Amino acid sequence: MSLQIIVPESRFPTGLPDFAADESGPFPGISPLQTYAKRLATEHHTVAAGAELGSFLGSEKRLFIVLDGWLFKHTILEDGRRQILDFLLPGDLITGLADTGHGLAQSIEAVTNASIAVIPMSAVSELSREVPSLAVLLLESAQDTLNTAYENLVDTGRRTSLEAVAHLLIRLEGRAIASLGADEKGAVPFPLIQEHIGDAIGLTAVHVCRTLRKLKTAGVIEMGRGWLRITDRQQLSDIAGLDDADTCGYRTPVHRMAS
Amino acid sequence: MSLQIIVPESRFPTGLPDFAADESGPFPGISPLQTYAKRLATEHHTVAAGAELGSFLGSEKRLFIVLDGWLFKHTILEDGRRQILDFLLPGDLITGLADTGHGLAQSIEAVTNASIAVIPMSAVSELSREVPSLAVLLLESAQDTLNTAYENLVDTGRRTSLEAVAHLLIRLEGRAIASLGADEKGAVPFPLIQEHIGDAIGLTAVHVCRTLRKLKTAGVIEMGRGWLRITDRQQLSDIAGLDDADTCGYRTPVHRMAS
DNA sequence: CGACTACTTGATGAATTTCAAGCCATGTGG
DNA sequence: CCACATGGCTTGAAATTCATCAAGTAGTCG
Repeated sequence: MSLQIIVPESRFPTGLPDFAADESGPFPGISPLQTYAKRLATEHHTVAAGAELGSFLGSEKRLFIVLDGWLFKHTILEDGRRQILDFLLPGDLITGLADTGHGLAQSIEAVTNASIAVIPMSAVSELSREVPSLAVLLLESAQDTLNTAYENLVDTGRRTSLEAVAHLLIRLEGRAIASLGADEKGAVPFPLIQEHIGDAIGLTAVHVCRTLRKLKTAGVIEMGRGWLRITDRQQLSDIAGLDDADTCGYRTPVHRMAS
Repeated sequence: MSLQIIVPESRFPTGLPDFAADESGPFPGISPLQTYAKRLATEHHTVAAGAELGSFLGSEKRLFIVLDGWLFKHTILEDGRRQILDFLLPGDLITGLADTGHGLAQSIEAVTNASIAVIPMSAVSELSREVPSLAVLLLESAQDTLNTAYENLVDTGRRTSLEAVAHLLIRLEGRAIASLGADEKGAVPFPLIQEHIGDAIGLTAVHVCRTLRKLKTAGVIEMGRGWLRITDRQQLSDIAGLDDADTCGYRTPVHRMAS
């Protein structure tokens, strides 16, 4: 996860069922970066679904913000095995990908058509004089990203496939709600396919299929092309092994906490 | 991983079980934080092997530096399953553990007897006026920590047990050399037991045992109580699936890159 | 319509866990 | 110094989870 900087009045990413969060969603907390994003951005890029964000990520002196669409950070091994490291939703920041000196250790691919804004680091440090809390926001964003990675690690290493899938769905749904909102029936946009889920928690698409089936036939979730609805949140939490107290999956975005 | 703040001149640490950084080692690359560490530190703590660093981690306004000993960050599920998220060696920073509001989501335990220095965040931000690059160093430290988490995730999710163990050993050995040095025979301090390795990459101790045995009988590594020696680095890299170019496991510490 | 992609399901096999027992080094108290 | 307890390592056998292979379905798009 990354800092929820922007909460765009974005409609559902291209191509997928309507789903609009079109009503200019009421977004309570606007972060500094959001406020200045348009002013700071030097470039905007659009990326087609399935395309890689290669070339212009290289330079380390930039900061990227997802404006629209879903993407994911991943590593691919030589024989094609893929590990998804994080998903990126509108409002998320993309920072410092590791550069091993001979190419990036990780890369980013778009799930749906997506658009991202590029902010030069110079503009950020300039702005941070004006808005001192900016550095703190960036650090907290990095912290959120790290915590998400840790959650993924626990899912992948020490949870059963059922627990892991349930936990991942809870977390992604929370982020989708926060970023894009839900429709009147409680469904959220969810453009991931089973292979994405598997690659995020170390399972094959086939096994994800069987696991999702259990959740569906248990009446815990409903999924369709491009959307997800959690019909029995309590049971899903139980399956995921979360404490009751643990709303989890969705920490209040930084910009809301601050205000 | 965390920022390698200290890069002690390598001597093999004192009698393995009890690692003491006794001689005021000459440290080739001195980072700002290291330079000021003693001045800034308000408290020092010692932790017995096996003990948790619970109580004084809670407050978020502190920064911790490992002075001596090995520790690890981990999450424990209700039924006792444990996932190790990162190992901490001398010189590593401990920053921002996630606080879910009802206790920490992660905690830290000492593998060996250990000592850590506590630096109040106020001192850090004060110092960062004096040493402007400090904030950058902290961010880069956070980046290293994230990259380590990602490596662990790939190992756990998408590598076979043999690949994962090999890769983890390469990375840990690199950090051990950087932090503690190797002895004349090329052995590095390695206090982890098989259960630690398993909990880091999602295997049982039994399976780690079998996997290590393959590496040992292949003549690739040697291990004893408290030490590790990589006898065939090339083959180990091959097994781990690393590119030749990829020295991996040990990125040049931040403070050396800068200068 | 045909090609394509994602999903689905069954059958089989491999990787890993679990359970169980024994081993070996270390440390401790009598 | 021995007897004994302990913790970590080792090994085997059985059970389980998950991957792989294969085939078929359904929806989408040109």
